[in-house]
Amino acid sequence: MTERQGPRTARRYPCEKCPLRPLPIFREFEPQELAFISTFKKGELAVERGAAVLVEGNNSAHLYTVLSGWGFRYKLLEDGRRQILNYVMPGDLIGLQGSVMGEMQHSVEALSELLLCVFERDSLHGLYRSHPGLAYDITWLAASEERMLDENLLSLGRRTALERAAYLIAFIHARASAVGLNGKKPVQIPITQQHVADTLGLSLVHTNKTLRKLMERKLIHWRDGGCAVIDPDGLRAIAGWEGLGESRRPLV
Amino acid sequence: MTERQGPRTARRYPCEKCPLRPLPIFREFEPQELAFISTFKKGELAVERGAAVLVEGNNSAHLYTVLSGWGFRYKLLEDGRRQILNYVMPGDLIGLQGSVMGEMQHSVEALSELLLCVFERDSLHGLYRSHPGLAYDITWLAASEERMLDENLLSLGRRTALERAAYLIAFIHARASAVGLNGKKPVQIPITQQHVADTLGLSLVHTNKTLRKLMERKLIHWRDGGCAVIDPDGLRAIAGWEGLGESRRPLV
DNA sequence: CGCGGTTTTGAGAATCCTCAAAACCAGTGG
DNA sequence: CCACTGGTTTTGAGGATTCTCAAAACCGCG
Repeated sequence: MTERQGPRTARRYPCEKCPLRPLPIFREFEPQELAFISTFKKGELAVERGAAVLVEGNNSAHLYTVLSGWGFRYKLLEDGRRQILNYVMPGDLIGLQGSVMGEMQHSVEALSELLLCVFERDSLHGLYRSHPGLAYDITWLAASEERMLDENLLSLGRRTALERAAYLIAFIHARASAVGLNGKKPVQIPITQQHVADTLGLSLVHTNKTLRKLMERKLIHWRDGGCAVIDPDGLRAIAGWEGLGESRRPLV
Repeated sequence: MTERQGPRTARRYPCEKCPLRPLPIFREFEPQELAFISTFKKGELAVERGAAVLVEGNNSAHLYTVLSGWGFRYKLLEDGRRQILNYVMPGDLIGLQGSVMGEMQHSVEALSELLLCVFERDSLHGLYRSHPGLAYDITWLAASEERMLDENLLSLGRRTALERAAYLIAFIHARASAVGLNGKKPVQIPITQQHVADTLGLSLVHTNKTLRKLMERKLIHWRDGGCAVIDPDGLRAIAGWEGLGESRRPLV
């Protein structure tokens, strides 16, 4: 039950040269906010694929913003049943729950090599005191996570297996596209069918049969140990999902 | 699709005489914070049982803290399938998502007569500027809602029907007890089995059969159009749930 | 007494699960 | 180059869970 504290890499990305911030999805920052964030950031952390970033039960001294890579948040039942709660990708703030409320009540694992900006939990109060705009941004991010969970809950509770799978993949695809994870090529989502099963609340076998239907309808591909989306509109239609709004979001 | 704007009742509970704040579950406030909250509060709103407090798709100008009564948050699919996301009870802040991010993406309905403190969305920025401690509290509340949703998601995805039902009732019971909704008597939860079904993601029929098992084991009663908890420990044991932590929480 | 909302029961059907094994595939070491 | 390994995907089959449809029972209220 010990939190991973991998190599704190050199600071390859000073905030002024943040590769994420120029993306159109992120709201613009005051120079002065940027300067503060730069002092708020304590370093960078690289986490390799499969490793734990945060562990349930721990009292992490840090919170992180994802610079690059993929991960997921999950919870376990005592007998090992796993539920994936959400996926994390560039721009996401992770560990806020633990920072604000104390002990972590979920874990986070890397799906690919993950590069993180490291912040200190104790600095959070200072941020709230000196930069109300950033404090508001953090609340925005928390509310945004809440929205995603609401939609996920709707999915698990009331959508059929096929709708659920379509929703999940369309959702991940939309989020990934919004932060430019595609480059030019179609987004390749680095997950196994076991991950999908643990997200949808289905068994691995039934998940496979469900994904197979999506493949037969030429909505997705499964290849190179991951999922490639062919027809996002088709997926959304099956799920009855509107898609993400196109509002801009903060980046802390 | 119009948001309910019922009678704005006289201010029966000035913040200085808030019936909630003295409860041990809530953290103490600086007198100066209390004074601010008192100006932040714009009035009170009474909503009768069954009425809508907030409606998905609306752009509400207000957010609320529950003074007394019960309600629930939910989302609908186009064809009418309903998923209840969480229940709201005294001390809960509702409408934050909409206030921070824009349009509401879920609805809130009253389960009993509901008395609300009314705040204005536009005042929120001012609060963040002048009272970082309160801003932090609001983030705390958002993180807390996120936690509850995480646990709910785990339940829907990975618990059996019986475990899910036990978890739900134990969870509601724990929250209600924490804010003194019991008085001396056992808590009476004012929900129908249809609400339970829409929370657990089950059909009404199967929900009935599942609840029946909990009744046979003498863990709960169903009476007077609601659920009475007999054996909270027994419910927690079935669900494999630790219970709420006993940390204090903010009240805005 | 009649009404609408809620709870209960029964029964057959659809969905989803578990168990089990095969196929596939990338990486590793001989 | 090939055999071996572990992880992942695929397929089949029987069984458990959960669903829908339908109707009855119950209950507070006008």
